[in-house]
Amino acid sequence: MSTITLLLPDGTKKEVPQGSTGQEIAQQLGKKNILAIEVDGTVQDLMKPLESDKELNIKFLTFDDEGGKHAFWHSSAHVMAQAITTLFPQAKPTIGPPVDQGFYYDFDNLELSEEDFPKIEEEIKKIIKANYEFKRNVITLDKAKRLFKDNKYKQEMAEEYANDGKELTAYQDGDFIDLCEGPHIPRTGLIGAMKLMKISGAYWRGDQKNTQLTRVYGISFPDKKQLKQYLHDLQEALKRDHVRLGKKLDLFVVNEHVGQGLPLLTPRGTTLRRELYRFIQDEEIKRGYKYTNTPVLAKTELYKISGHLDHYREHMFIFKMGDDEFALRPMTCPHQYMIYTRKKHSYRDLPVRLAEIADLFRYEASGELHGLIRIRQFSLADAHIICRNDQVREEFTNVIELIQFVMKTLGLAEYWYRFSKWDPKNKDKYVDEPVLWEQTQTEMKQILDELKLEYVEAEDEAAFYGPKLDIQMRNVYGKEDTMFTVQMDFVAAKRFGLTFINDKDKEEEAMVIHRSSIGCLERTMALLIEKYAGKFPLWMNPEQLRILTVADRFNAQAQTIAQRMRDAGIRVEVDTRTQSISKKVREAQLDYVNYICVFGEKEADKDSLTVRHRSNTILGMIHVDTFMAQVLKDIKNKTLDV
RNA sequence: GCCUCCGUAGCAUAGUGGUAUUGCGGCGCUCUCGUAAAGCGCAGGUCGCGGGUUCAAAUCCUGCCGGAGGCUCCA
Repeated sequence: MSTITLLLPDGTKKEVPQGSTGQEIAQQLGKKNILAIEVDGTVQDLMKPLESDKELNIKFLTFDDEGGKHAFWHSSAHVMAQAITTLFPQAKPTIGPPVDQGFYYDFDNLELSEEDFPKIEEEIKKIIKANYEFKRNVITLDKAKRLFKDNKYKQEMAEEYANDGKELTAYQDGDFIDLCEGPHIPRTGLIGAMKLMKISGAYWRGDQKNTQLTRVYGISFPDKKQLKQYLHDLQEALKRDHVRLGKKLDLFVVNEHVGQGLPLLTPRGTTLRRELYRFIQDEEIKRGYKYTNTPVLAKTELYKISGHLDHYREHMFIFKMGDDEFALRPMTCPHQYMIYTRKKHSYRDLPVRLAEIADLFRYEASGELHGLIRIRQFSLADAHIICRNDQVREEFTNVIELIQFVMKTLGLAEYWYRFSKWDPKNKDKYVDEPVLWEQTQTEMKQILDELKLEYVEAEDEAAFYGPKLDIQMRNVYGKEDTMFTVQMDFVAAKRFGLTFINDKDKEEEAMVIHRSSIGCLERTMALLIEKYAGKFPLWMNPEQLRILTVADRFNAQAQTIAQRMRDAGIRVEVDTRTQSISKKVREAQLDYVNYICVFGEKEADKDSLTVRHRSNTILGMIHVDTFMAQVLKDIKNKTLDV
C-alpha cells in the first residue's frame, strides 16, 4: 500500500503517498497560514510524516483554531527560552506550555527584571528572522540524559515519560534543543510579533515545598497588528477593573490603618450592597428559607468539633479572653447547627433551611488579597439545608434554580459550572471516608446529569467534608473565581448530632447541603462593577435619578419633588449648585446616574421634569407622576437595560 | 508567604541629584445660567515610612508599610 486516503473536513477525499507530511499536503491543496494538522482528533506537527493503512480524518489548523493557536504559542515559548538561555546561559529551562492568553516558560537559576525585556525581545527578533525550522527528533532516555546533562528538571521529566512508556521527543530550532512532546509550528519565521508580559515566581510542579522558579509570561501573534489590537483590548478591559472603578465611582476605599483586606464601603457602595442584601433575603424567604442571626465569634472548641480548627487554624483570627479562647467565625455552619440541635426534629419537619447573610473572617495570606474579591472580612449569603436522604435531590435542584434566578436577575451571563471532587491521594485535606466520598460523588453526578447541566469536573477541588458544585466566573484579568457554591456534607451530621426521628420512631442522621445563593456580597459587587463598568441597572444603582435645577429659584420646588420620589422609594439627588446646566449634565453623565432630570421655568408650572437617559437620549418633558410610575415599575421588575 | 511591578495634594499627573508641575475636585467672589466643562482668585504636599550615600535626595542605596499581577492557598 503506497498511498493513504485522507478525509477532509468538507467531506472530500484525497489520496497521498505514504509518508507525506502535513506541510506537503497543505501545499498541494493550496492552504495558507497553516500551523498544525489534526489527524483523527490529535493535533500534530506539519513536519511529521503520515503513515496509515486506514483512512485518516484530517483538518488543517490555523491560528484561529484552538489547536493551531496552542502550537503557535508553544513554539513561541521555545523561542523565548532560546533567547533567554542565550543571554542568561546559567538559566535552566523547565517547562513552557501555552495557556489561555499566550504562554509562559519557567526557569531555575534565573534572576530577571522587566528591565531585561527589551534585550530579550531583541534576541527573539533575531531568532524569528533566522527562520529556523522546528525539527522533531525521537530520542532514547540515554540520549535525553546526555542532551540535558546540566538540567535535572529535564532529566526528571524524561525519566518520568520513559517510565510511563511514552516516546521521548526533542525539538530543535537553530542550536536550541528542548525536551518536548510538541506539537510545534514549522518555522520560527511564522511568529509575526512577540511580547514579554510579566515575571512571576512559580513552584516546580506547583508545590510550595519545591524550588521557586522564575516564570516569564509572553504573548505572540502571526501578525503585528494582532498584537497591537490585543494590547489595546487589554487596556480597555482594565478600565473595568473594579478597584479602579470603585475609587472613581466612590463605592469603597481601603485604608492602611484599618488593615489589609479590610475595605470600607462608602454610602454609595453600601447602597449597592444593601440592594443585593434585600434582594436575596426577600427571595430566599419566599423560597422557604428561615433566617437566623448568630454571633460572629465563638469559643474555638466549636470549630474543633466541626473540624475547621484542625484544617484552617492558621487562617483564623484567634484570641484569648479570660480562660477562654475565641475565634472570629470563618464560616457559619456550626453556628446554625446549634440552632438546629436546640430541639428534636421529626422527619415531618424536614427540610430545615437555615439562612443567614453572615459576616465571616478569614486570615487570608497577604498575597491572596485582591480588591473586593479576596478580603479578610466578608458577608456570605449562606444557608444550610438539613434534610432527609430522599429530599436531597429536590433540595439540590431548588438551590440550582435559585442560583440561576439570581444570575439572571443580576444579568450575569458568563459563568460555568465546576463539579469539584476529592483527590484520594491528598490525605491531608479530605476526611478519610473513601466509601462515602465515592457514593456521594456518584449521587451528585447523577443529579447534575439529570438536570442536564454542562459542567467541568475538577479533581482535588472539593471541600474537606464533601463534593461541591461551584459556579465559576472570571474577572477583568481573566482570573477565575468561585462565585456561588453548593456543597454536600456527609460529616457534619455525625459530628454535631444533626438527627431526626424517622417514621419508624428511630433516630436517623440528616444530610447537610451548604450553599450560597448570591455568594459573598463584596465579591458579587466586584463582578457587577466589572460587568457593567459602573453603568448599573436602575434597580441596583446607588443613584438612580438626579434633578438639575436651572437657577436657584427652582431649588425649593425641586427638593419637594425629590422628597416625593424618596418617599416612593426612588434614590434621587438634587444638584442645586449655581453651575451651568451643561456642567451639571456632564457630571451626572460621568457618575452614570440612570436618569438626568432638568428642572426650570417650563417644568415648574407643569409639575414636570425634562428627562435625559444616561445613554444620551433625551426623553422630553414628562409629568412627575407619570415618570415616577415608570421608574418604580422598572425598579420593581429589576429591569436590566434601564 | 514567595516572585515581579507600582506608591508625588481628595483624584489624575510632570519632574532621574539643586526642597515640586499641571488639570480636576475643594473654598471665596462674579455670573442666575436649558442638556457633556462659565470667569477670576485662594488654600491644599512630612514627594508611602525609617535609615544611609552626598555640600545637596522625590530622584541613588537599604529596610519596612501599602497596592497590583502571578505562584501557592481558598472551609
